[in-house]
Amino acid sequence: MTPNDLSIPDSGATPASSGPRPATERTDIRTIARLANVSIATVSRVMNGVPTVNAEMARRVWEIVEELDFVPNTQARALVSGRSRIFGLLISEITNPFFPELIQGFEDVAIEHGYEILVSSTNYDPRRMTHCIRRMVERKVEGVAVMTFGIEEPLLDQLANRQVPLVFIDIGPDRPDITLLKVDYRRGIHQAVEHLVRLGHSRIGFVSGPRHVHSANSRLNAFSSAMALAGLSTRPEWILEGDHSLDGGAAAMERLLALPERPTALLCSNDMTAIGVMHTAWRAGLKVPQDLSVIGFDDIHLAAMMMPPLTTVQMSRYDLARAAFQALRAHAEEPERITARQEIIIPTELVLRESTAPPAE
Amino acid sequence: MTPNDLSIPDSGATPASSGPRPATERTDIRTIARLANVSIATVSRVMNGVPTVNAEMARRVWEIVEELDFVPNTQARALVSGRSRIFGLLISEITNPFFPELIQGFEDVAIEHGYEILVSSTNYDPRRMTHCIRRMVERKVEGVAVMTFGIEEPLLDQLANRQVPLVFIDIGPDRPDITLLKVDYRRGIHQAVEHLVRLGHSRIGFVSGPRHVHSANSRLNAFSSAMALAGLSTRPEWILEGDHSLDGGAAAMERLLALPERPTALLCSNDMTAIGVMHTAWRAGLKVPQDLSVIGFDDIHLAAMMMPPLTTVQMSRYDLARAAFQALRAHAEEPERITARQEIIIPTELVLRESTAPPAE
DNA sequence: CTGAAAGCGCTAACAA
DNA sequence: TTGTTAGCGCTTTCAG
Repeated sequence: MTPNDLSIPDSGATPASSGPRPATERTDIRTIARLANVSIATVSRVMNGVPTVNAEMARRVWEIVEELDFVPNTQARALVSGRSRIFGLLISEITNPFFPELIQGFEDVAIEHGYEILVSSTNYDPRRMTHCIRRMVERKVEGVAVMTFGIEEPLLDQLANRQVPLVFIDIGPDRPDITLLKVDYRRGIHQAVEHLVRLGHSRIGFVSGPRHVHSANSRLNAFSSAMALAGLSTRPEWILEGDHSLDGGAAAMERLLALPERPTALLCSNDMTAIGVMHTAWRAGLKVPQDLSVIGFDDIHLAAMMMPPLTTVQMSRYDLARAAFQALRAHAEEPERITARQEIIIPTELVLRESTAPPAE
Repeated sequence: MTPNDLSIPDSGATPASSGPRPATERTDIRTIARLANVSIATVSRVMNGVPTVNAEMARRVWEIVEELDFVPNTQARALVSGRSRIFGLLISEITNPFFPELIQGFEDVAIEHGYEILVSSTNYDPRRMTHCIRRMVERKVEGVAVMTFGIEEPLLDQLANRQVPLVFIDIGPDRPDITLLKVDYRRGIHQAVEHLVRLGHSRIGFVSGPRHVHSANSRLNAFSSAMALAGLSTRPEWILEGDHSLDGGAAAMERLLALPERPTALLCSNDMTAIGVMHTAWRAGLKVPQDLSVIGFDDIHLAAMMMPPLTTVQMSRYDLARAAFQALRAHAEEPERITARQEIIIPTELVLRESTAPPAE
């Protein structure tokens, strides 16, 4: 019974053990407890860094843990504690480079704080969305960042009804347990239009994202208002619907080429669209920026590597991810402090590169 | 006690229920059982589709489940069944477009078969790798697809020691519970070199991936052998080390520009590298393909949208993902059938676009 | 075919 | 400060 009685630690209780060291067998907290001669509660305390544990005991526990390379079972932990330490991240489609950069940021902060993330892409498919939400509920996520550009409202009720804290981008329901990340589209897009105007452009077009998607409309609205502010009129046939993808941008440019009169400059709802546009322009023998100025949105890493490098409106994925995570964490860890819907402004800023120039004539 | 005695289902046992319908309260399998007048075992059976359940009972259970919008707790399920139904997917970095396309494929198949996936990017950082592996072990993944280009062997032992089935790309240890996805680099790269030779090139360079990375070397080796086969010699100074990123490609081209003599064509270890190369070439006023032919590897979606569209060696992410998943599933679901290490060949194929042309002079 | 009961591995009271 | 004990929500024997 003395603590130094290490010679025969497994006397009595051990059921006819066959080999010398169980090693890769089922190693649980109980095994550790037995080998370290402490109770399972102590093992649990040690592993969770509870400070009130005798140092010598802790040392002994850690020793065994290392030796057996013991890793606690997260599922059991989550089950009993009621805390999964998982946040969901709902995105539109992982193949749009904007999202990986966002995921990366979100994951970095999450790891830093000991959280896990569960990423789900909706692919704009309602069935898939349902599935995503369900997975999140099943795994008992403690919060979800809805970074998708557009989602069916009723689905989110599934989460909201279960008291899951939510973070939205741009717009979202007015409830106390949600946080809104308001991207200041206006600022960046105003700068973009202004830059174009200063270069001498007045015939400016816009390639939007999918129309039924909120965030796409926010960008389009910001464009319209910027144009109005500059005293310029927008031509309906120069407002094209894209879908935030390369192909969408390419297709939009195709339609533009078919028009009798074309704009001299084009703002795009995101960088992928802009790249698609530039590609089709190149195909048609149009030089960017001499024959057509192009401005993107997002400033994905690739933008700077285009030929020519793309002038674009920067929106920091890192800031966005960080803000989303912090908001969720606040909700998960001190819900009592949050009583009303929060809003966080995410700035945007034009970054000048080489895809813009004065108009031709 | 009769089954039709539905009038007073909660007589006796119910502890002074306060409201009319609990709804968003803690809804578990027990609640459903009580409301449907069956045992929890039956609820479990119904939800798991066990066929030997009385149809009427099943109907009643489903009704309540729908009404309360009940979702079972995955953690509890996994804990007791010992099966997490999660596969890990270990990748290098999510910001390289190759990986999102791979993730997408893997996720699609996984969803189709009712599996969950846990994606982790190592970012080439050893500490991060350790963390990734640990997360996988903690969550009790049933298999891991190691799609990263290079990883510390000892880390994988962590998984292997715990009997976690593994799928590797290119090379991996010779154990019965692993599957190797052998990419046939030779074929595609031979085709690429041959294509270049036919165009009249003999001065061909190569931009590799990070040297310490296996898969990068496989590609380089395939290049060397293809050159030898074509009767061409490789010049050491034309073999440049990149890092599979845009910046790595750009930097490599920078170094090439500083050389007194330059190759007339360049093969790149992946498409991102090729884009970086094209960018720097463009910067330097070199025209692709007139002044320099460039060939990539992977055939990411973006490749076709470059200016000019990139000739590249296609390797199907979809096939790769699908093969990886199927291999893992086979190991997880019928381990007895697999007795030896498996190998699966993934084909590659040159796809001709517009970044190659006969050499200038 | 159905239900009762025994845990899965862990944490969190509560006692000692 | 440490150990004992009661579950977390579910699956799965094992009787009936």
